[in-house]
Amino acid sequence: MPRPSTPLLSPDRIRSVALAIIDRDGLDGLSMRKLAAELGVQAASLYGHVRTKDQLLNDIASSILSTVDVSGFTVDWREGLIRCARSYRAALSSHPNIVPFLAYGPAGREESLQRLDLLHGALVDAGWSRREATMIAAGLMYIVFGSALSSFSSGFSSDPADYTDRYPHLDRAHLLPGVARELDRDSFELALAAFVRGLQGLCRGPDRDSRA
Amino acid sequence: MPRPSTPLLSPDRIRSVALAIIDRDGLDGLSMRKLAAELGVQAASLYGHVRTKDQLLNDIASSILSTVDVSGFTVDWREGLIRCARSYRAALSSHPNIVPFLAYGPAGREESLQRLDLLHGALVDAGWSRREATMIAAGLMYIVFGSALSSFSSGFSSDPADYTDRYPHLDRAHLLPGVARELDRDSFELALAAFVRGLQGLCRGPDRDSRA
DNA sequence: CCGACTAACCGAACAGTGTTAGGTTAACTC
DNA sequence: GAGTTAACCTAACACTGTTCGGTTAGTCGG
Repeated sequence: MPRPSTPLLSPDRIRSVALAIIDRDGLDGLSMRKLAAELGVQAASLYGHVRTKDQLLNDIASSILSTVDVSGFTVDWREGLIRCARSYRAALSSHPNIVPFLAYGPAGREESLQRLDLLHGALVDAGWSRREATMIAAGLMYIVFGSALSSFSSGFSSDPADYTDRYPHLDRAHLLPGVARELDRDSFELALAAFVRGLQGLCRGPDRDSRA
Repeated sequence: MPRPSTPLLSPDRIRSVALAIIDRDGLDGLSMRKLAAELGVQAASLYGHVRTKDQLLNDIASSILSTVDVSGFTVDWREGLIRCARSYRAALSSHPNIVPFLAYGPAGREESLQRLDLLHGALVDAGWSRREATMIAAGLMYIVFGSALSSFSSGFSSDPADYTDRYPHLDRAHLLPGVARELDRDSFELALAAFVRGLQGLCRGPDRDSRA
């Protein structure tokens, strides 16, 4: 089957099918051969459209993170932080299986840096010092990424009965998939609210002019 | 070389050399063949002492996390949270290359659950509701794990000059290894302090009887 | 219309991975 | 001293990401 009339492959199609496989079978469930098979093609053909598997994963990650919205700073920095974090979390939790890949180090993830830069600039504009802004942005990322990977729903929700007797304080109910998802969201919201709330008064902060 | 007079291998020795390789060459730098070679042995011989590579990594992770101290709750829950988080972070940042493995889901990491159970119990004893205690413990883990992997020092510290012009708000200094480490620690401390500080007043909390 | 060229795919291979089966021999037990 | 076990080995299996050299469909220049 040499050069079909209409091309079977395109970077977009490859990315989209790859992401579907990751969502379905997990990060380790994606192999170039399986991806090729699912595209009706041999593995070698992929390399005409994709430089390497790692690059493919990076592109997928970037496209997921590109849905993150950092434009909530028009109101005030608190709202901005909260909206940004929620948007980040929404992006990550829509494709949780790719999160472990992100853990391998963004190195030069272009989009992430740009967003971080924007976030940082907004905080500085709000009156925080450059160093404070950096640390606050980092702290926000801690909560976002931490909640994306050490979540209850994906963490340990196989057989609740196993845990009940060995860990008396942990509630069995936490491990039911439905409750776990809700608990994840509430834990995230709690951590986020506590973090933002705890910020003021810790450093000198910007509140002398931008807000009472 | 069949059955040497004194055994070359033991689970402990395997774990320790494996961890050394991970620390030196990264998580992907560890292969069973390389590990065996470094132990003066063939790869197959490892499987007499270790069930599988994944199990080996789990054991290593557990042994690292076993140094975490959750016994700071005798003073009060705030101190307890802070000490626990610091201890956790210290454990993780002493072997940062294994953190991505942890991201693949603890599933049944025994030790983690036990520690979580203890933490949870301490919070309940301090007066928080069970659900609140769960969410607070989760939030603490967010900050700990988030700081362990989305750190500045491991994140993007290759060539500062690349970033400076493209991201005007980000300071070049952040990317120098020495500064990055310090910045990581300060960011963690800030996030932790803000989180703990922000907790009181958010939920009803335990402060009516245990503290003013 | 026809030749040159390129783009898209394929088959086969390479070096590497985790893991297992079956063999060899030293050390321990009775 | 025989039998058993424990510790290692060699060889292989099924996989992985990736590359090389082919084969052909489409496209462009003359």
